[in-house]
Amino acid sequence: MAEPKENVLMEKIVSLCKRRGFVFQSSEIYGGINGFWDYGPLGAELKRNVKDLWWQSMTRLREDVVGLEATIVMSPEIWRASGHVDTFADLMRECPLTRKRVRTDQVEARSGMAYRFAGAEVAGTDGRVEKAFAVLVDKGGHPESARKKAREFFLASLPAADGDPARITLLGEQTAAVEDSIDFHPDSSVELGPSRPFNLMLQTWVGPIQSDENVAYLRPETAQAIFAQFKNVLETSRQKLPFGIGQIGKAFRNEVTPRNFTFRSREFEQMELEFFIKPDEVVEAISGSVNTQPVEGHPGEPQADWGWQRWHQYWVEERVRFYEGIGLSRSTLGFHHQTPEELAHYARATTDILYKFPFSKADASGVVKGDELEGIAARSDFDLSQHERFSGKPMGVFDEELRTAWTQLSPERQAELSRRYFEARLRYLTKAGLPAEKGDKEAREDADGLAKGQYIPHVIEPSAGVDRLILALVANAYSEVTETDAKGKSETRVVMRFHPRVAPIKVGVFPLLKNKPELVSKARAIHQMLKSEFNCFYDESGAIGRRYARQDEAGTPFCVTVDFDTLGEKPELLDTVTLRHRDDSRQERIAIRDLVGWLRERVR
RNA sequence: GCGGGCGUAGCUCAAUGGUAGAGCGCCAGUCUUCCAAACUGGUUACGAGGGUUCGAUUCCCUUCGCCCGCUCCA
Repeated sequence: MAEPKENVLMEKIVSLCKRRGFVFQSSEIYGGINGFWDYGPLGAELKRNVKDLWWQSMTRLREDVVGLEATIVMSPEIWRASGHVDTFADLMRECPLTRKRVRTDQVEARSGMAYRFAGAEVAGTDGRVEKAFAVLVDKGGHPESARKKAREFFLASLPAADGDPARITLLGEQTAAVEDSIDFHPDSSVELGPSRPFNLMLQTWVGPIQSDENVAYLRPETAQAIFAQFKNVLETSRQKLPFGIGQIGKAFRNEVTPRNFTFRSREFEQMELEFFIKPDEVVEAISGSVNTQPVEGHPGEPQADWGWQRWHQYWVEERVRFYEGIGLSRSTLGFHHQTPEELAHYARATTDILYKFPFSKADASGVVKGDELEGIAARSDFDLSQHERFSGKPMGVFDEELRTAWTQLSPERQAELSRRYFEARLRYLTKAGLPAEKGDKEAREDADGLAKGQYIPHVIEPSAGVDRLILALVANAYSEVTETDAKGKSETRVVMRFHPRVAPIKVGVFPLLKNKPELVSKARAIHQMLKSEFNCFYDESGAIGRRYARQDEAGTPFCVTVDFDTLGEKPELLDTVTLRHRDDSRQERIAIRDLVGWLRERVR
């Protein structure tokens, strides 16, 4: 089994993170707090580099994406519109048998005969369990159906039964008539467990009074703020569809089980893009057709005739390029295309980009796919539509191109596109729970809007976890080198092979010897010169080899050493330094005046 | 949330119902002309709380944290 080994690797990584100051446990001196982690000096640099690179490549280098920085606490209405409140902030009760949950206030009252059991045993063995379990049997129902469920329930806690319900003897059976009880699961009829709040959102109160009216939530994702501010950004940024809004920020989830170091934390950071596109009907009206030709890999520069599928693929490939650009090669990544059952009801497609972490498990066929770094979801117009309904504010856009194009279409084409748009809107409105008549009317209005150049944008959402990415980069960089020295003493040391772009320290600067003032002052001058542009580390303590080794462990890709040749011992080498490479210990000679340019090329 | 394992220095690991030790690291110094050299000195720990006891790091209870499995995962 490879599992223990992988565990050891993970433990080494956690240990290194602490030892070198990448990641500390939050509140460690008070015993820590589950699911929260701090970044130490090296981790903070690493994380900053990653976020800056994302921001750079997603917003500044593009003309079609702008940024946003919204608050963590927002109107609770946002979370009602997004569905987070309904799904996660209610009192829920769980069926102990099927583990299915129902909202406490939504259990239908039922009547019938309750069959109660005090426990069960496996005759002839010491297998015995005492646990209350009850099932409701409707009038006319067979008692044996209750006993069957009870055996099934106790089976899990009775290994002695060897998986065979027939070997289980039920204990302490009692029956009682029940009237209008809300204690039984509507599907399984099993008596529900205690009512508990299942809050995946962290809560707080806004204002000094801790009342229900003042409850607010720490955002469980950064995305909703983008939707909520969509119109403001549209109106102020001089962008036109298709365009995107990017945001980096903290999010909070009260995870049931934080696990795997920083992978699943309760406070974490996201890098999210909401890229708004025209609905396929609009693309077709403007371009004449929607390009749905499947292509391998990156589909190239965006085109006017791209529908949501192309855009989705485009963003998946853009994101893979990003990961490749910071040292995560395609072979370290995995992909998961969510199945129709996994997809949220409003999503059309979601592709997860995975990284093969040391703790990643093999699936049933023995393949390690990895764990999620990022999900790229095609979310239709669900989010903007929700906010339009909940806020009462229009979320649609006006598209000059569409209005002009529409007049050029034949009446048949107009009718066809209008009908398809109507049907899509109606599907959404029906799912949203609008009465048939009202839904039909609104969908009709939406479809009529096309002729006026109006519609609600669809969205592609690449949503990445910063902390997960940091962990992936750390795991990916981790390597051990075992060397045997001249005396035959072998030693294993750690080399963090970060891509220079993300490395916390870009360059170490050393005088060869510290008791030679000329070397020291020259090295300090070089450090001074470099530090305004690169994160540098000056070190003069101990032997030179030790300093190299320390930088290897911090993942510093390059080190510069000032020696006697720098000072002109060999005249032709005056003002040159040794440049040492982390990954292969290679050394080369480079002129001090070329240093900045040389580094810039490799570190940017 | 349930079950199992684990918590001694920054790290890896000892020992003990009665003063907690080593190696490595780290810091300072001497020395050192390129890969954790040597020497000298220094640094730091029984996760927390309670109980039993003359005395608890050791025994007991509780709690917190970490790891593993199950569960959960918008």
